[in-house]
Amino acid sequence: MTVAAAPEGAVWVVLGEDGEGAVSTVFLGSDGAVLERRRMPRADLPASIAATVTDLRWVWSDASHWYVPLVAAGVRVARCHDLRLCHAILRDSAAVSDAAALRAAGEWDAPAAAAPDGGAALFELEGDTGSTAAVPHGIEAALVEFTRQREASANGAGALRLLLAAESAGALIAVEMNAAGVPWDADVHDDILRELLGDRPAPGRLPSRVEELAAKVRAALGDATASLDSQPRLLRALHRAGVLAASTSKWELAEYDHPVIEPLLAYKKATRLLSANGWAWREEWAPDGRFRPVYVPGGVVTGRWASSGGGALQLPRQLRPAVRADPGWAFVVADVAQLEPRVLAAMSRDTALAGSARGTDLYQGMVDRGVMPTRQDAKIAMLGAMYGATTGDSGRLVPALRRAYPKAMGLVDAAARTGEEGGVVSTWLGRTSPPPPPEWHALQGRAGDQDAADADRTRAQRSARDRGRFTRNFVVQGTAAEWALCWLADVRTRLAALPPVSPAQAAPRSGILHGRQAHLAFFLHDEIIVHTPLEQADAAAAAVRDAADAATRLLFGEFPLDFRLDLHIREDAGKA
DNA sequence: CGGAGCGGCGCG
DNA sequence: AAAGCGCGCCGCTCCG
Repeated sequence: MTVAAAPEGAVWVVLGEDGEGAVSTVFLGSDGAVLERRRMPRADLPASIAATVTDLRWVWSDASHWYVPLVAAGVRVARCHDLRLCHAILRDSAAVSDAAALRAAGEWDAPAAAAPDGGAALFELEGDTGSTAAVPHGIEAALVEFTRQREASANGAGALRLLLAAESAGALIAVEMNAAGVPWDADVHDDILRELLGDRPAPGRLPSRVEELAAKVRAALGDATASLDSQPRLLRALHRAGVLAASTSKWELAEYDHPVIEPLLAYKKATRLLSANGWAWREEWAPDGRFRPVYVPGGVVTGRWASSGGGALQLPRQLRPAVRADPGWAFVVADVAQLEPRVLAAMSRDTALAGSARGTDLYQGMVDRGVMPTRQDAKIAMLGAMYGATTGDSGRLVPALRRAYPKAMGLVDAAARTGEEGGVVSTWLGRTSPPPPPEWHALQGRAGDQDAADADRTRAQRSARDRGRFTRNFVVQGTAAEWALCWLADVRTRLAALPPVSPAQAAPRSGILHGRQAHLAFFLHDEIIVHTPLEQADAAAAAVRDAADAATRLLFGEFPLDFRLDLHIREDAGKA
């Protein structure tokens, strides 16, 4: 197939379905004017995209719909504008002066599409097999929505456009990481399971060590038939044995001194591992030496990613050693030290807090400056300040923080006040919290009546405080997510610029797109894992560090603060 | 029988 | 010691 170059001056190229088995690409200039329109059979799309100039930004309805089959076909795009994700941001953003047209376009409010099924079905079959996304995929709908979004974001701050770009880059990365997968060593996983659970049992049976623990628990309870998996029945059995706990949670049970406690806690830990990340989990989620979680960019209100299936965001640290690089490959494992407090320092321009953080562990910096007696106190206090703690150790420590860092604390306190009053708050780049539902306002209204019942007043107050803690945390968690997205996007770009290694050094299970090059393999809020050929490990590590600095400058300019990374080049992802 | 609700626990 | 934010998933119980 011959492919014409992109037209002169093209900046955007909108992609959409255009009739039976066909797609169209519409090239737009920077002013949004249509420069050229091309229609082609759907099957020609991967080759066409692979041949098109790389600095264009692809505009499409939904990355799960368009990009999954492209990646499966070995095609990467450098940049995109994901209409579904950007719609969700623009619709609610306080930085958009008139979102009426966007709010009226409810067909773009669909949630994330179904899990990518990994197949290339889109280009082989008619119809939309794997996806339940309700957003429109047609070319005309895309053009109309893109125009709406350009108009909505045209007059706003550059920050908002940066957010749209970062969110869209995340959509690409989520698809690519699912395709590449996390290298997963079944033998190491088995060793861990056998150590903690015993040998793998026959179907329907419990592993030997779990059976032994259950027997010990029943013996200690003096009840040979006690049910251990039903909270109400277990609680009654505990009461009969003299353990008068109010719940069966482990931190409450740990309070009691009774022979049943130790085996019971071990039993709970073992059955948790078995059901969450046991042999059945591996057969479903890492059957071929790769763990392929489904990431859901923008899946959390704050802008954090969520995940769907496989529990990607809950992988227990216990199992980290099973994350093992391929032979001849290594990991760059990096996490940001105290991401959220640093973000708070930067966005509040609190030079005192930034000073405590610069060049050091932030919590230790607080101790060194006499703000907190111990590192642990500093951590508890800072988390309490960002989460809205009012009681306990954390609540007691917060006032000292207010004295030492009035600007930083002023920012989160103001966000909390806004939330308590029913208002919305925004992140640094302009993602805005969802407003409280109508019932919330109704409750507050009732409580304000002259003859309101005490119970209503109490409920309304509690509900207002809940709202305040949510908005307090939203600004920090959401801005941290923005920093992380910018970091991630820049890491991706830098890694893509590394030369491919020889076919003999390839990691075939990482896919055609990633198997010969350092690539992102995992992302979890403030941590990334890059899977890299050994010979590129130093370059990949430099990319990760440089991208962190670039993200900091991109968001916060020359504000004097560094975002420190704990970074290691290793063969597994276990604790350093 | 399936789905909602919930306790519990894993992650940041 | 287990409150104060955001999640997903498991097993059990309850309900229609």
